[in-house]
Amino acid sequence: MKMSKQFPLNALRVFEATARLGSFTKAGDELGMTQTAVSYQIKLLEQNVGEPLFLRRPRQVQLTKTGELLAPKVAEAFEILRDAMAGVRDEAETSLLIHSTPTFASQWLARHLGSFQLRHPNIAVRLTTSETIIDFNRETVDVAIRSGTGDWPGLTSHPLMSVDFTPMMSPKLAESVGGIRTPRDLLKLRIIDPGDPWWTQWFTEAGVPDADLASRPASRLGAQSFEARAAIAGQGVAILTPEFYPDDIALGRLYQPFELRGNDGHQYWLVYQTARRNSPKIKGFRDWILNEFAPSASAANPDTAHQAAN
Amino acid sequence: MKMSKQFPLNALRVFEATARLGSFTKAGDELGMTQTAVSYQIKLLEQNVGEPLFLRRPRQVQLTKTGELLAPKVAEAFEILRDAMAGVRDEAETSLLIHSTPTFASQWLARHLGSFQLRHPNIAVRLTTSETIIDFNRETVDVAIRSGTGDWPGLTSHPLMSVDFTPMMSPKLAESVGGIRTPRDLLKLRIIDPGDPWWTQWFTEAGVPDADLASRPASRLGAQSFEARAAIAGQGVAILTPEFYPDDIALGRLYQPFELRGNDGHQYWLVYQTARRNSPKIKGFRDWILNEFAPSASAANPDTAHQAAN
DNA sequence: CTGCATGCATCAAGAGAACTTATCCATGAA
DNA sequence: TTCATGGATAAGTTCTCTTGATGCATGCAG
Repeated sequence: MKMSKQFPLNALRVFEATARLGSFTKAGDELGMTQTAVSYQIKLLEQNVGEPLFLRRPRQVQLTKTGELLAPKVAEAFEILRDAMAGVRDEAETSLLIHSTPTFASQWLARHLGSFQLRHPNIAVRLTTSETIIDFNRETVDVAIRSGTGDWPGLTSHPLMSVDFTPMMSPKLAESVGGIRTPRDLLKLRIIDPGDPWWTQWFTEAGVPDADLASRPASRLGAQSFEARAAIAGQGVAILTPEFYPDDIALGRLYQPFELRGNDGHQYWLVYQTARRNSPKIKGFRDWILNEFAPSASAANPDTAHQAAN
Repeated sequence: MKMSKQFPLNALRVFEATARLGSFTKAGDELGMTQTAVSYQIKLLEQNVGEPLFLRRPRQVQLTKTGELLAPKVAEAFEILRDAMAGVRDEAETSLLIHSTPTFASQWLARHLGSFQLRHPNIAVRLTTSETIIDFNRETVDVAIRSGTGDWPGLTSHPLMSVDFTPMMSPKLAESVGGIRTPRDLLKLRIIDPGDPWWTQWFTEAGVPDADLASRPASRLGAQSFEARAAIAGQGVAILTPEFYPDDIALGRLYQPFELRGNDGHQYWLVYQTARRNSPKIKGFRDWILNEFAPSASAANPDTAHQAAN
C-alpha cells in the first residue's frame, strides 16, 4: 500500500480550492487545470475518505457535513505550507552566504562588499572564512572564493584575479639598507616566511636562483595579510600580492621595488555549484564581482566561466 | 505555469519524512518508495526553493539552515492534514445518516434501530424523514428507505417488505356494528381517508367493486401512522400495512377482519448509492436490516439487490 | 415554453511525471 | 584493505493525471 495513495495530497489541494470557491470549474481555473481534473480529484478524495464531500447541486457544489468538517483544517494546513514556502523562498533570495579565504576576505571583500550591498540592498550577506577549501555538499554556502586551478567537479569557477606575488616592504626598511636596486639587495633584509615557495620562484625568475633561503629563520604567519602587516611594520620583506594592498601602496606604507611578479599558476576564483547557477542571488553576486574585476568591460562576461569536466 | 508545479506537495511530504528521519533511505521505507525516488523528490523541492535543503554528509543527510527553517512548518502542516483526514475518516465511519418515510421510521425503525446500535455501538445514527424521495446528490444522506419500484438510476436497492394493505380497526368498533363478517360490512363504518386508492383496490379484490367511496367525507391524515392512531381510537376503519402494527394487533388494539391483503406493486426498499456500496457503515446497515427482514435466513443475502439499469 | 448558457459527470486516449532497477561512488568501520 | 552503508545518476517503465469531446440537468432569457 503506497503512502502516496493513502494520503492524496494533490486531491486535498484541489479540495481546498474547490471548497473555497464553491465550484469545480473555478477551482480548476485557479489551479490551472480543467474542470474534469478537479472532478476526478474530488472523486478520488471522496473514495479515500469514504464519504461524499460535496453535494452536487445544479449549478454549484456545496460541502456536505463531512466536507465542512474537513475544509477548514485543510485550508489551515495549506496556509501554513504556503507561508513556509514563501518564507523559505524569501530567505533563499535575501541571504547570501559567502565563503572566502581569510586573505581575500580581509584584503578585498572587506573593502568592496559595500558596493555589492548598495546594488542589492535586500540581500543580507554573511561571510565565513577558512584556509581550507570548503565542500559545498557539507557546508551551507552559496558562493565561495578560493585560490587554485579552477578545476573542481560539479562547480562553476570564474577567474577573478591571478595570484601574482612580488617582494614588498616598508619604504623605511628599504632606505635603511641604502635602497633596493637589485634583487640581491633583498637578501640584506630579514625575509618574512622564507620557506614560502613563492620566494624561491621569484628569486629564480629574478635571476637569483641560488638565493639561500632555507637557512633563514622561519616565520610563518599563516596568512598573507599578517605578513603584510609585518612588512608594513618594517619587520622585513614579504612576498605579497600587490592588488591586495592598493591603499598601503598609495599611502607609502608598502613599497614594491621591482616590477617583476611571480605567478605560480594559481588564481582566485569565484566558485559555486553549477546546478545553482541560475539562482538570482548567485547570479547577482557573480555579475557584480566579475564586473568589479573587469572595470573596463561594460559588463561581466559569464562566458569566461570554467566548468571542470566531471 | 501550473500551480501543481509551483507548489510541489508530494515533494514536501517526502521532505517532511526525510527531515524527521534524517535519511533518504529511511524516508523511502516509511513512504513505501525507493531511496532513489526520495532523492529525486528532494532535488525537485530544492530546485523549487532555489536552495539546497540537505547537506549530503557521508552517511547521513543533514538539514541546511534553509531546511531547518522549512522543516518544522511543514511538519506542522502535515500534522494538521493527518488529523483532519483521520477525523473525517472517523466521522465517516461512525455516523450513519438514514433517511426514511415518516411511516416506516415511526412504525418500524423506531422499534428496531436499538438492535442495530447494539450490533454497531460505535456508529451514531441520525434519522431524518420526509414523504418526498430524497436525492442523494442533494442531501447528505448515507442510506434511505423508501417505497417504490426499486428502479432508481445510480442507486442500489434491496427489497425489505412489500407494502401490503388491509382494513383494520379497533375491535370495539367492529363489535359496535355486530362484527365484521363480509367486506360489505365495512361500509357500515366510517372509512378513514376513503380517497386512498388502496381502498378501491382492496374492495375490488374483495369482490366489492362498486363500493361507493367517493361520496364519503374525506379525512386525509397524510401518513399511515396517523390513520392507524385514528383507527385505534375507534374513529373508523383504516387501510393499513399490518406489519407496522404487530404490537397493536397483539394487544388487541387493532383488529384485522380479513386475511385478504392488497398490494399495489410497491415495496419498501433499502437504497444507497451504488458507488458507496463498500462503505463499512453502509454495508453494516444493509446486512443488519436485510437480516431483520429475513429472520429465517442465516444471513442477509445481498444478492437480492436491485440496481437500476442506467 | 423553447433555446441557450452554465456546471458537473463520464469516457477514451495521451502526455508526462513519478518511480524502479541497475550501477556507481564516497565514506567510515572492521 | 575490504566491506557495509547511504546517496547520486541514468535509463526505462508504469500509471497517475490531464485533456478534449460529449452528455445531462438546470436555470435564465426571450
